[in-house]
Amino acid sequence: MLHLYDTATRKVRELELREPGKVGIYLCGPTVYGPPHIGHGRATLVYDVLRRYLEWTGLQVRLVSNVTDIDDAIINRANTENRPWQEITHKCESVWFEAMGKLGVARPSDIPHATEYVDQMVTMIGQLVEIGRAYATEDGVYLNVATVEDYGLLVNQKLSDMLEGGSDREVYGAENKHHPADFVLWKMAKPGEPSWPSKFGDGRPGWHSECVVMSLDLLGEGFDLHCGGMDLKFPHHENERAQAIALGKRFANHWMHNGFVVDTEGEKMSKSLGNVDNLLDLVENYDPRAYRMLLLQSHYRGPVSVTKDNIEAAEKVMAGFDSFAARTADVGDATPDQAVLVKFREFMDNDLDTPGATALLFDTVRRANAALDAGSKEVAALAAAVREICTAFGLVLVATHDVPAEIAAKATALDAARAAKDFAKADALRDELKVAGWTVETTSKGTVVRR
RNA sequence: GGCGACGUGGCCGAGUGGCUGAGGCAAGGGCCUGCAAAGCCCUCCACAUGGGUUCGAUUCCCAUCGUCGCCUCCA
Repeated sequence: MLHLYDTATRKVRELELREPGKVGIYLCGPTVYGPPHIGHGRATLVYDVLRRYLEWTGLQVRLVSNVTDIDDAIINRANTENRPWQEITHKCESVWFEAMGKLGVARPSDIPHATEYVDQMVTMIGQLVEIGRAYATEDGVYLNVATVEDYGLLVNQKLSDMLEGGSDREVYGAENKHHPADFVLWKMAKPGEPSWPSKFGDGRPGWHSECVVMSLDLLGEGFDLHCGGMDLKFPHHENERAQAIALGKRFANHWMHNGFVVDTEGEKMSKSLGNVDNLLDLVENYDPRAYRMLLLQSHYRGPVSVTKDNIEAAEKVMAGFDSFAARTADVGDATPDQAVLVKFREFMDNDLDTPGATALLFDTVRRANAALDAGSKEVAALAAAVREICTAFGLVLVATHDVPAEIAAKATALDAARAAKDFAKADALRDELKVAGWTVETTSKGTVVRR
């Protein structure tokens, strides 16, 4: 069974399932106010791999990932651009899923929207007020964090220490709060802002309330795993948890956080990648699978730098895999090599050791290629194991490309020239294909061209 | 001020108290090929600095230098 680092206990421990055979996962999704960036891509890819792996092991996975479609950033942009805020959220959401689709990220099982849960949030906030864990001021309703015993669990910080430093970010409602760490559950609407009615006054929910309500509604108390980027540990996850605890509810059983995309040179990612300044550009300009590959080769908790060189190296890896898929396309089905799969699971179950697992994958590909060259029957089982691992990773190998008629014709002509030992002509044809961007491979069955 | 990461061979990136210096990309050599490509084989012997613990440390401890993240709505 999968062992994962748990942020709350700061230990790698088994992911204990509330219900055998089923996993409920909540992933904090995007706030839809702008294009997704490379870091968003990392988060979704990490959890996509997690999900696919769990499914591959036979578990039934329910992955809930929300869309935050009401937020200050959205309102600000709407005001700046003088557009309806819904226009922004709809557009950004479609762009988001378009980008995720290109990355091969499977759609979540459920995609709750914050705006669909306002009533439930109002109810929950009302309960918190009733039991004295939250209070209203003129600008909003706040959670009284002092009443939450182990507040700071996820960040591993004492309340007093957190307050001492502090960042220079703006704090909503700072003047009226009882305690500096109290956070806003409901923001009273200012004139012209989108708002929903509530007994506290018209307003909108704070960010942290939506995820508690949605996760508990869809997954229920004590759900298995809550995940997101490192930066969500605090305040977001800490504050989600605080609300659940304040209500006396069991929240997530296990917490998982992925590392950041960093830039080694201290430059913005966009600069080091040249023509890439967001995820859409990345998937447009490079093989989207390369990003997944790059991430698989590093551990999900560590930082990873995404640079032109990195991505291009990963593209070459994928090209090699495609080539492998092509040359093993007709080896036939076989029972996957069990020794390989056992090792694969060992790597993955050890806190998602995808670097080790990819090393195993490369080794298996190499062995299969060698077996193929040697004419060994072993190739089928190894190739099947490779396919299994790729399934668990969400890597799609391309064995055949759509070849335009004129390119296919040239390949045929190339074979004819070679058969006639007209090598000058064959070389010329091959050069033409190369210039057109095709990789030309000579196989036992003739010339194969691929992108 | 607090919490926490990290500094590994040309590049990216794992990992461990003493035979893994993983793996990928790049580079060089070889096999294969009409020549290539693809594939296979081989080579390139690192672990920020200074101490300490130890029979032995890249791996444990301490310090130093450097880089970075979070500390109220950023994956």
